Amino acid sequence: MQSSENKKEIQKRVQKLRSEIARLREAYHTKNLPNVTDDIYDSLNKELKNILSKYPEFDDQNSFENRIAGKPLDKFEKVKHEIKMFSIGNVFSDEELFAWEKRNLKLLPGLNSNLEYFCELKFDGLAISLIYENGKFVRGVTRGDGNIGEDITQNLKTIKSIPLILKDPFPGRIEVRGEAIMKKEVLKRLNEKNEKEGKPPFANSRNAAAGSLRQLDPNLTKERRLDFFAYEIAQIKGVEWEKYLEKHSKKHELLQKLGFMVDEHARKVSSLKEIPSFINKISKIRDSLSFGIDGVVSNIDDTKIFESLGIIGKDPRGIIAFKYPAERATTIVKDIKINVGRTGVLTPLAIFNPTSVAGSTVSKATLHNMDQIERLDLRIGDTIVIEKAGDVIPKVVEVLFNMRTGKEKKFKMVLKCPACGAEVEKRNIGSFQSSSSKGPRIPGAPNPGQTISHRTLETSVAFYCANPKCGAKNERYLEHFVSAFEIYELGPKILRRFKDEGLITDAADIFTLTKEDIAPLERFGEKSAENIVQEIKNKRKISFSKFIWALGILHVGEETARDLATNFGTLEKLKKAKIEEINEIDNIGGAVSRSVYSFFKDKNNLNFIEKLQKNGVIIEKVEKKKNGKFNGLIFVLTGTLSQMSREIAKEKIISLGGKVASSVSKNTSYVVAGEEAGSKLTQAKKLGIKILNEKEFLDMLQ
DNA sequence: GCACCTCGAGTTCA
DNA sequence: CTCGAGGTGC
Repeated sequence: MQSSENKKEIQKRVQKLRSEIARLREAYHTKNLPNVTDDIYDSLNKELKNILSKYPEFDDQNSFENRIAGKPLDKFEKVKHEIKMFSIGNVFSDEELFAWEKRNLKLLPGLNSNLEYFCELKFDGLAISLIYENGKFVRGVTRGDGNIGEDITQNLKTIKSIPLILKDPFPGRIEVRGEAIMKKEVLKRLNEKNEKEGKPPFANSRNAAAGSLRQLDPNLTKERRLDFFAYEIAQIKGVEWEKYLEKHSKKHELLQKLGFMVDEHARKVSSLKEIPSFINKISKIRDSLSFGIDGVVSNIDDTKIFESLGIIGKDPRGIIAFKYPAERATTIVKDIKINVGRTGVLTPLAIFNPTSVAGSTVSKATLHNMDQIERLDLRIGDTIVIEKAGDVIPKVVEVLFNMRTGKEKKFKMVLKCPACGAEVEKRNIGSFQSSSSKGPRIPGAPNPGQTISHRTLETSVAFYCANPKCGAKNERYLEHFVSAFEIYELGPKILRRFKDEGLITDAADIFTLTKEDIAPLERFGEKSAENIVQEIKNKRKISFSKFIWALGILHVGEETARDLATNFGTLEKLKKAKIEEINEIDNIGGAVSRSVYSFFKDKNNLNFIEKLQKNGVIIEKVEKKKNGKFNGLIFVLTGTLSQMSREIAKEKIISLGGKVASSVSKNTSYVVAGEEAGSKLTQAKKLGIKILNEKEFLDMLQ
């Protein structure tokens, strides 16, 4: 029996606990607290949890103690980012830093003042995206490959510096990005503990943070005591906060206001010239920081300018990381092996004694090609220096020649494909016999007067397996295909298994797999078979550009596939395209157009496409831009524009639904002529194509 | 013909 | 991430 008196007491205690926890949390946001405080914090939370388990009526879904939500998971859900998570380009010296700005200024001819930058530390951790709805933390996802990450919401809830409720819980939605890290002190304690338990230690904080967040049981993550620094707002909906979004520095201000921990060393500088001294200052205090960093990040502070510069590949032009040199180690090369790629490229791999570098144990590294091996003068048995590029991919830096014993063996490229035994060849570029081919080149004897770039026009550096039926090549193709279709359930191992079991002979067979095909296989059950079949069914629909990419046409990657899709619109038109029409597209030249053209001339390829469609693949129509006032129009740009770069003009035209071609033909709608326009202008006049000067063009954009 | 910028393709470990 | 190679502007 519970008296109402007693209940009141308990309610009071709950309130007291909550306010004390909130106070500690507040203090935590503003400064680093000693570990003792962590323990007090935890014991308060524990008491509160105990009371709430007995008296659920005092529970409050929004309260901060709800740090642990639920049971261990089976696996993490893959989630597509609403806004792609980009990476950041690197520089390693002041010269490169200045070159970076110079490149940007070239793209901003209209700019008439100095660029301001916001500089901050580059945390050594894991990039994370957090979504808040109506002030409440609803989802957290890892960066993954930038497009797709893993939902680790449960684990992120255990991080104290991630607010579950924002300090200003506005009615709307916000996506915050930042870095999950493990402080040095915490890492030290964790490693001491690991050592006692006979587990291998984490060699750096990034690995520790990554490993901790990948725990399926959130209680384990909680023990790891991670932290989170916020540094970016990817989107805000439902509240008028434009002024915070105008500058990167303002975003930081808002993040702090909302209760996030932000980098307190970060500061705005009035010009690029100030950045080197900032980097210097940080280098000096690097070791004394309570967390690991691997460099300094500089953003163009003005969001408009930042965005107008756009993105190259995966890196926005307006942001750059100054990185500290990577850790190095030495090891001995035991062997050189050969990998077979999707296109048949044979890639040599150095196999060496397992060596610990920058946090993980590495036992192999790609050597890219034979030329690289010769450049390094690498032999089997050599002692080499390795590092991890970007702290991830192992790289052979150099050979220590003074360690040679004379027993080292030179490596010779294999004569037969290690996977299928077919002849190995050094293929002509583009895989087509060109009439200008001048026969084999004699190694080590450069033709007089022949330049390096000329040489590469004749034969590629790589060696190839030319067998179209090579098993290894086909496996790599299947992997490429499912990744283009985003069928995540089918990894390399499963694909191989299906192939070995005779369930599939080509990629099109994937779409006719049934539950009954898969379930009887060892280590597959009803449930997993059903998941796979369902996933495949869900992914049958694909955008035209992804479809083109999935075909694996030589020289056609994601970007070129997109260009082809926007220019031709439908598969029928692409199939029928003349080689000249393909070649006309901006950024597509001879090698690519030949490759695309002959792909669609090949009966086998056409049959494969037909089989895909018969088996249920649906190609989505290329979306016509709603406000596409340039729909159906083809532009050709020539000369120099004063207000914007060509690249950016091109992006504008495409965003309005138009196309950009590289040369003038009768299909051209407009030629935009800037200063010093040349032959394209003459051609346009000859064909009677409408010519726009820069002003007329800018007016059309309005 | 050269210099530059992008893109494609292959890649490591936990 | 890295290197090679394609494409384009000067």
